[in-house]
Amino acid sequence: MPAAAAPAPPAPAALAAKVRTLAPSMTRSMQRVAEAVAGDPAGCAALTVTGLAELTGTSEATVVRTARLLGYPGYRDLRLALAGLAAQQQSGRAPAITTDIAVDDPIADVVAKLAYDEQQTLADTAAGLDTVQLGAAVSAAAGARRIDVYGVGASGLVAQDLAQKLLRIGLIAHAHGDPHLAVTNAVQLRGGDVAIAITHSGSTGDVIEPLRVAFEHGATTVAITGRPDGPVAQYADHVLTTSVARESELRPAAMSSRTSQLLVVDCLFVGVAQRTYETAGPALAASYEALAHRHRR
Amino acid sequence: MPAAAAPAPPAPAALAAKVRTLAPSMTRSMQRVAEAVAGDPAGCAALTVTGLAELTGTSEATVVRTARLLGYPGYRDLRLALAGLAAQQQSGRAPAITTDIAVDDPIADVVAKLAYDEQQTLADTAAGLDTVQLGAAVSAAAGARRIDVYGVGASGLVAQDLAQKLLRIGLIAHAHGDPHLAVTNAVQLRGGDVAIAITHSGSTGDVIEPLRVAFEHGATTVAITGRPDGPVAQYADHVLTTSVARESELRPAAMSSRTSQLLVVDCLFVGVAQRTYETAGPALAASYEALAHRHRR
DNA sequence: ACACCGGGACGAAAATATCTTTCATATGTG
DNA sequence: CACATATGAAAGATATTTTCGTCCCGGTGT
Repeated sequence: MPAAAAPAPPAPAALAAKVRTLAPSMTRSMQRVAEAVAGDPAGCAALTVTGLAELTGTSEATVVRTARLLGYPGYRDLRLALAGLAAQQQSGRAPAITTDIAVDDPIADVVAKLAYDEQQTLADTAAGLDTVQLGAAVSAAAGARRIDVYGVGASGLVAQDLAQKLLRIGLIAHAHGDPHLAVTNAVQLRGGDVAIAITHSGSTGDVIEPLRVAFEHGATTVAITGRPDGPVAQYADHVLTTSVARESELRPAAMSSRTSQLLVVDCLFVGVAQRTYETAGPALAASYEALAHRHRR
Repeated sequence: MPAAAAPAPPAPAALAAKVRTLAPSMTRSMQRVAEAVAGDPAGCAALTVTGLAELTGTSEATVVRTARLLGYPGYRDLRLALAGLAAQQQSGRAPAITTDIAVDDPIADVVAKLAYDEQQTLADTAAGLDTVQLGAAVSAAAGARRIDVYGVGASGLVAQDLAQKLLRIGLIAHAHGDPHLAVTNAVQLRGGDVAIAITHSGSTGDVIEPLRVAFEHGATTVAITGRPDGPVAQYADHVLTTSVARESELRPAAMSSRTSQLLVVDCLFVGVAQRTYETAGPALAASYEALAHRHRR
């Protein structure tokens, strides 16, 4: 703090009020300027001294005098404050993104709404995730001899994503999309192995079946599902709950459930990476290195 | 609207993201400037060109160049934007910096940080997405005879996700992971067809090659990438930019880029669904119906 | 009622600060 | 070693601040 001469810090936002307070002590032309500034901060922020002087039918000198009266060292600083104020106003008005996506929504609205929705989904998922269960799943996976991941349809991609990442840090992980192959492989599992089933509905037979087999062969089983009370939970040692967002015609459930599932999967992955940091760190670096060579400069 | 000449509206708030996106295409000194700006918007807003140049140990010219690259007409406007951003940060809406994920973070922290990060990524992506380009891509896809999607690695899953969804609304879409098959198929494309390449780095040869072939055969080409200036853009009629999050050892780039890519892909999908609502609506309902039968009660 | 005077509001233009452009030099790369 | 690119010094263009003289207003003396 340089201390000393600063009598008052330049006003943060209450500009309109300041204008009213000071108006009586202003001359006619200064009032015109102050009025313009208070009336349209955003607009004025876009103007130079000369511009604002012309707009208000006054001179540059008057504009500067007004800025001084309002507590700023000069017009430049008033303008900066104005820009800040404008930005705040802008962000203040939250667009009506609570409504569903309509067929005739302009593309910009679609983007805003989807982004908002997915953010919401993430928040819900994080809030609803049982960290104890997650921790247990992480421990199991970190020490597993082998990890199988089951998922079909949209969840199949999430399963692949998880397996891909686990592989990257040196674990033996496989994603099984084909139900037959999944069961065939599940038979191989035994204690110390981990099986993870991903299903939004919690009742996808193609995924439940391999999980059941794994469960019965003594593997530690994990279910990532939106229905923690669904059939899949029966064979799961640990259940990780994904959030269930409202769906609509233009926004299939698969969309937000995928977002939710991916967050859970990421958490699982990072947790495992932490526990196996000794090997995971170098492995990640190595795979990064290997990929770099596939890119042109 | 002054029509043609405005390629991108000056960024409103997602400046940190923009810096990260553009950083690779910056020179060393420009990066220093960009870093300073992203690191302390409020502080930089208080500086003149000369001041910022001195602070970063560069010249005025470099500062101006950086401002231009970030999408502003000059330093003055960047400074104004900075002031706005600073004000927003001050008043709650503070997308301030999170700490990185540490090896010894408790699992609950991991969840919170990951969720926050992905939310941030979504916000950045939405803010940085060029709706004009998106609209053009949507139009092309909605009227396409056939749509090919290319992606390998983590982006491959996103490609599959997109293809899966487009198929669901009755479009002819294929995701190609195998580079050879992708090229083989790209040869079949012609005017009226659409090819979409998904690559975070913008320089994945396996993905660029098929896009080039598609481009040369007259298909409308779209690139979804974090490097809008990368090699992939060369053969893309429309470039959709995904956000680039800072990465770290425990949070590989693949993670947040995937979040970003999926949002873009979702927007693309919903846009297409809107335009083809007549057929998309019933198709979605039908596929939903069909799936329900695979679930046990 | 009218001429005159002091005081402050006001703007034109000079002075200064700030921003932008140009151009020559430095730097790194094949 | 040639080439392309990055970079900063300084010239050039704008924007802001200051200076300074004019003008208007109300009061005052004749």
